[in-house]
Amino acid sequence: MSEQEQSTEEKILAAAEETFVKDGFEGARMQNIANKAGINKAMLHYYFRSKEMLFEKIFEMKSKFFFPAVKDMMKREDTTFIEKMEEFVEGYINFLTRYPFIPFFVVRTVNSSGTQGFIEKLPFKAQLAESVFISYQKDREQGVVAEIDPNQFLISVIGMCVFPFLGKPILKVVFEMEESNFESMMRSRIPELKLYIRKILTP
Amino acid sequence: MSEQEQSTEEKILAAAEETFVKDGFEGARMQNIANKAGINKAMLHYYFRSKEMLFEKIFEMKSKFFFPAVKDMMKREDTTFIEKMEEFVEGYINFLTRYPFIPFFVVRTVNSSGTQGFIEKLPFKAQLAESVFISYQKDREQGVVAEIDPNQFLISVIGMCVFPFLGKPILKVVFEMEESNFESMMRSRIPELKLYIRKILTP
DNA sequence: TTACGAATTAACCAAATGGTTAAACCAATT
DNA sequence: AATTGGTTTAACCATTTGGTTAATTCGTAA
Repeated sequence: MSEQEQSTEEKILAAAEETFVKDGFEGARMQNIANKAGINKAMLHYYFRSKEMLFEKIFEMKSKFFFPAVKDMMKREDTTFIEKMEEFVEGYINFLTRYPFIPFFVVRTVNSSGTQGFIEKLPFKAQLAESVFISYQKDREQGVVAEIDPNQFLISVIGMCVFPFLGKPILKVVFEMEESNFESMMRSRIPELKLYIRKILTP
Repeated sequence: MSEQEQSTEEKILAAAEETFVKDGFEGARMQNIANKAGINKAMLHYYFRSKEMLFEKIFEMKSKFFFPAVKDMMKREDTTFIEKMEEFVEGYINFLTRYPFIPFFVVRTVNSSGTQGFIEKLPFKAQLAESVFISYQKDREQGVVAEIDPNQFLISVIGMCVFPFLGKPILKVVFEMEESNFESMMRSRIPELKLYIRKILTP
């Protein structure tokens, strides 16, 4: 059985992830997590001292992926800035389609008043922005990319990718979509955003 | 005193708004709201039967403004689609700058598993999307606007405006910003987004 | 086999929370 | 002055929640 091959700690983490992602920190119930993991509630405190510490563990694991690791992509010499940003959009949307809960989980946590201090543990400080900036400057000097504000542009691209996942329940109502419609909409969103990027960045 | 001129109901609503917006439904405490309003906790249940009903009232008031009322703007005959979208960005960002908590409040509520049923009460069903679509089609027929997907474009523009407010705590860390820096960044974001819109939509 | 430490459980606890109730207050009406 | 009806309060209640504890099980090394 695949269930038995999981250690107790892994079972707890899996159950906690599911619960915290769905209900948030305040909404999550320790008993609920224990039930989902098929163990006694006391075990949660045995492996992780408190609800806070368990949550911290999950958040640390998940937040790593809110901003993807694009350092290597940005450093490549054989692609233009435009191509890099197109690649970024495709990779990011595909990733978020697989883990659609991460954006909301991260955004809720960093905005929540009850869970201060988590922001400091964000692992993407100065990773993404700087590599994008350098990559842009190189192309700009050669005049192969239009003059824009790279920081504003980066925020815009991320916003265009992430927002549909944050506003998904709203979009489903506004555009009268089922789950399958949303997925196909996100699929066709990739070439659409690539088009926008190319139009904005072409000199 | 301005405090005494407020009726008890107004005091409750003001305190509830502040608390719910900051802590969300599950995080908010009735006792906290009562203290903030300077009244007895039983009064909350006297004026609004339950926590759910009080929250519903606040959410209804706030969610109206998540998607701004742009119907009239979109129906104007003397502006092009490009100009309308530029005007939209300027108005929306200015609005969100004044009420920067609304996006997160709405997004958290519609995504929360504990507060189902509130989405149905969203007042913007088919208001925004349809008026934008019609406005685009008119210009498209005259060839004065590029061929894009108007729905995807609308989601993109909203995402570019809203995302900075949702990710504000993260952006402040990533770009090492203070509150004042964030504000000036949002100010300079308006012409930047207008530039993007013009580049995307110019045929 | 025994001993020992880690893993696991059932029962329990104190605090917090949303909600209720009965009594008191207060202004207007009779 | 007495009555009435809405408003306000203090005290109370049942339930839930995160967390603890003491006892038990289990694997393993001596």
